[in-house]
Parts: sequence; structure tokens; C-alpha cells
Amino acid sequence: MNSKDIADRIVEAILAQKLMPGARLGEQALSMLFDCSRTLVREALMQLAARGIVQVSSRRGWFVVQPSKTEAREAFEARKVIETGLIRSAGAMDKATLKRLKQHIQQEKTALKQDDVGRRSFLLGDFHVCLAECLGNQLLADTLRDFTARTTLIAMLYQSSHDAVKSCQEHIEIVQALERGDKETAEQLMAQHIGQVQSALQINAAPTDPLAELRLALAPMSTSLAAKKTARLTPRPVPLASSSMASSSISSSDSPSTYLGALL
Amino acid sequence: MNSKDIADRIVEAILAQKLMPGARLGEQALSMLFDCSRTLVREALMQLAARGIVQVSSRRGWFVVQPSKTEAREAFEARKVIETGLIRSAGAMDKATLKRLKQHIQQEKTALKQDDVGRRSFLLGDFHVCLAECLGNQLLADTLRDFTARTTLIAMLYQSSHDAVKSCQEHIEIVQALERGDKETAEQLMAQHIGQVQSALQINAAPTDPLAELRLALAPMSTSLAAKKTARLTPRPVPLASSSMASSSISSSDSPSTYLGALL
DNA sequence: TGCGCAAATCTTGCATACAAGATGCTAAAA
DNA sequence: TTTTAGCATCTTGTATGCAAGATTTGCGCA
Repeated sequence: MNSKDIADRIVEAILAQKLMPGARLGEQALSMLFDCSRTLVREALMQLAARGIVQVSSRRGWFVVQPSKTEAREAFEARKVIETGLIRSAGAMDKATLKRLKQHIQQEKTALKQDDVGRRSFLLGDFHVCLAECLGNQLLADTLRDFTARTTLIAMLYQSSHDAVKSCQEHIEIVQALERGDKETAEQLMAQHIGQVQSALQINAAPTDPLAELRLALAPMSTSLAAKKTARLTPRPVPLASSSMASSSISSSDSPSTYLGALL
Repeated sequence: MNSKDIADRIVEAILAQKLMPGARLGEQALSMLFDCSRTLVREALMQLAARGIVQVSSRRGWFVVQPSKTEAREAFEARKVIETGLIRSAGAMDKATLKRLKQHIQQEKTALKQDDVGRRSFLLGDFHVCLAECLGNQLLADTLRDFTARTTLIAMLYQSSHDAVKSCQEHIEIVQALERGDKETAEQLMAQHIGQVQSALQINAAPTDPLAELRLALAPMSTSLAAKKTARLTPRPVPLASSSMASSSISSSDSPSTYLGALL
């Protein structure tokens, strides 16, 4: 179990939506989880930080990134540029490659049928990485994996109302166009597809309020008797919200076993 | 001096062609150079490894990457895809942005005039990063910086016969097209420009012989008196050349101060 | 002279120890 | 009751030590 494996597992967990944006990644917790020293965990986290997946707040902790609206726009634009450009510049696809893509879509369908949310989310993102590999560019495929992880986080953060079945259907149509050799249509479909995912975001809503759950849970009931206690919690959002880090109250209140489950 | 700074300095040195592909980056040497512990150096190197700039060979050392021919193709294709796509998807540029680009070109010209090879090389690559920033995508700009470092290494490795003056001229034409709002031409010029750089490679020639410098330095002079000593060195290339890593004899024979100069 | 083996050296791999800042809690005082 | 000062705890930041593999060097031998 080296640092590369740890990093891979974290990225996988993000792609499977098992790690929320803002989730805490404590060095000690991870070192116990992977049964190694903090050194290896730190190396993994440094690598992920260099790839824009996690960030560290000095002596406070490591967190999964929470992309801003600007970063969200950039990430989707980047994916559009790369994926459409890759289709445009690619040559004809051979049979084996097409088979691989079709198999991937089969896996997506299976995950959809079985309602396996984690695997479904992973595969829907991985399709794009797979496509880049099929189009013959490992460098861009790797880059795209990171960008896809980013957009996955964005979708979680901005409460995407995105439909998985529709997404899979769009993948099918893209592959069909490629099979016909109709690159122009494929490119256009891809742009639309990414646009769909992007516009499913509720980008105007503030990034998922880490206090949303609390607010909802603690909203005064008609038969309010806890008025005083909620009053004590309400003032606190101010310093938290102004903090750029906004360490989600979800993660800080959860026990380590929560993300232990996400990674194992 | 944290790990981020160290990583930045190494990338800068590569962009300025002061670190050759295959150059050794010893942890101890760097830690002495930056006056810190090996820990920080290691963190920096791990980050660079995650970005595909350096690689580690287990218990042998850290080295600047030596892209293969396939990786070279992928890197140029990736840059074409990103840079042309970015131009295509961009909106109109405002005056301040155009001014920034023109200033950059001025700097390029100055470096050319002063024959400052390091700064010249850095600026010619940085133009593309700057353009990406001007087109409003920091994420792709950062990605492009890494890819540009890669193509710079490729150019060094495959003995590019690339002309800096011509390159600068092409930058000028691209900015002119952008100023006219003629994105189509700009896109086309960019594709050609990157193609120029790529085709200046002598890709068929084997990656630059790591012994070339030694051979040259130790070639017998006309007034040869060291005939016996050079004879002793000639047989050794065989086992070295067969080694895939080919830890460049340059670095192993040079004192630390050599790449000390490159980084300071 | 050429070859093979073993010791010495060099370099990374990993863990641990301790420093230092951030946070939260408690208790005392206004 | 509210505020604030100080203490306890938690978490990362950095250095160092030792283990282990790779490479080189040197020596003995044919």
C-alpha cells in the first residue's frame, strides 16, 4: 500500500460520490485506515493537492476541495474543450475500440438497473476517461479523470438535479455517432451532453450550505419548546460562512467510520 | 521556502531549459540547495511526479522525465486540442487583456534581442499559459503550464531545430488575429504554430545520447597526449546505452553546483 | 589482462518524535 | 448571564533516524 494507491482510492471515492466536497481527510484517520504511517498519507495528499483534488488548511486539516462558481465554470469549459477537441482531432476508430466503449456502456446500464449509486456515478464519469483513452491520448485521459472528479464534486456541491439514465442514453448516442464515423455529430452531442450536466446544477443557489441540514433539522416546530437552544446555534454560521474553508459541519460531526466506509 | 516553492523553481528551470530531461534531482542535493530537510524536497518531488514532470526510480533517484515518442505525440496533441479549443470557445477580448498579451510579446522580443536563452525559452512557453489565462480559464492555464514544460523537455530530448525568432513572430500574428476578432484565423494559426514546433523535432533520431557531451568533452585533441585515457572510456557506453533509464552521465559526473546554478 | 564476487557507498522508503499553531472547553470575573 | 482568559487537546509542519535496495568500487583469482 503506497501513496499512489491511497491517492487512487480517494479519487475513486470522489468519483463514486462517496466523499463529499469539504469532507475532512485527517492524516491520522487515513493512516489508521490504510495501516501505514502518516508519511505515506501525507505524500498521497500532497499529490492530490497538486492535482487540485484536495487542499490543506494550515494546521487545521486536509479537505476535499469545494470548487467556487468560477472554478465550476472553468472545469466544465475545460472538459468541453478537451473532449470535443479530442473527438475532432481523432482518426477513425477500429472495431476493438468500439467494442470497448460498448462494453463500458453495458456496465453503465447494469449499474443503473441495479441502482448501485456509487458504481453508477463512477462509471458515468469514467466513460469520458475511457473515451479519451480510446481516442489515443493517455495524457488527456489522465487529465480528464481529475477534471471529472472535479465536476463530480461540483455536482455534489451545487445539488445537481442530473438524471443518470439520460446521461447514459447520451453516451450511447455519442458512441453511435462515432461508430458511423460521424465525428461532427459526435462532437456536437458531447458538447450538449456536458452542457446538460452543467445546466443541471443549481449554480445560482449558494454552494450547498453546510448548515442546510442543521437548519432543516433544527427549524422550530409549530409546538416550539426548543426556541432557546436553536437561538444559540443560529449566530454561529456567521464566522463559519465567512471562512473560505467552511469545514462542513457534516464531516466534523461524523465519526471517522463514515469516510472509512467511503474508502474501503 | 516550502515544498510549493521548490516545485515551482524546478518547473521554472525546466521551462528555461536549465534542467535537461533525465537530469538527476537528488533529495540530499536539493535539500542542501534549498536549505531544508529532505522531507520538504520529497514533498515537492511527489507533487511534480503527480504532474508528470519528474519520476522516481526506486532507490535509484529522482529524474526529470524523458518523454517517449508516444508521450511526445500526446503532449503536442493535447496542447493543440486545448489551445485551439480555448480560442474557439472564448468570447471577445477586452482592451486590457490585449495589452497584457502585447506586453508579453514585448518581453519576448527583449529576451530575443539580449540573447538571453533561459528567459527566451521561458517566455516563449509562458506565452501560451498567459493566453489561456487571458481567455479566462485558470484551470486550463495551469494544465498548459505542465504540458508546456513537457514539450520543452521533448524539444530538448529530440534536438529540436526550432527557431525562436520565428516562434515569436507567430505569437505576434496570433495576437493580431485575436485583436481583429478573427478567432477562426487565430485558431488556425495556433494549430500551425504548435505543429511547427512539433515538426522541428528530430523525432526519428534516437533520444539525445546522454553520452554525447562526454564524448565531445573527451574527444582527443589534435595535440593528443591523453590517448590512453580516452581509450579506456570508449567501451563503457555499451552497457549504459542499453539501460532504459540511462541516468545521464552528465548529471552523475557533474558536481551538485551544476544544477544548483540551474535552480538559483 | 579480464572476470567475478564482496564490501563499501549512495540513495530512496518509511516511521517516529517533537514543534507549533488552531480550536474548543472550562472556569473565573464583571 | 455574558464575556474573556487560560488551559487542554487536536492537527499539521518539519526534521531526523534507521532500514533496505541499487550501484559502484576494489580486490583476488584465473
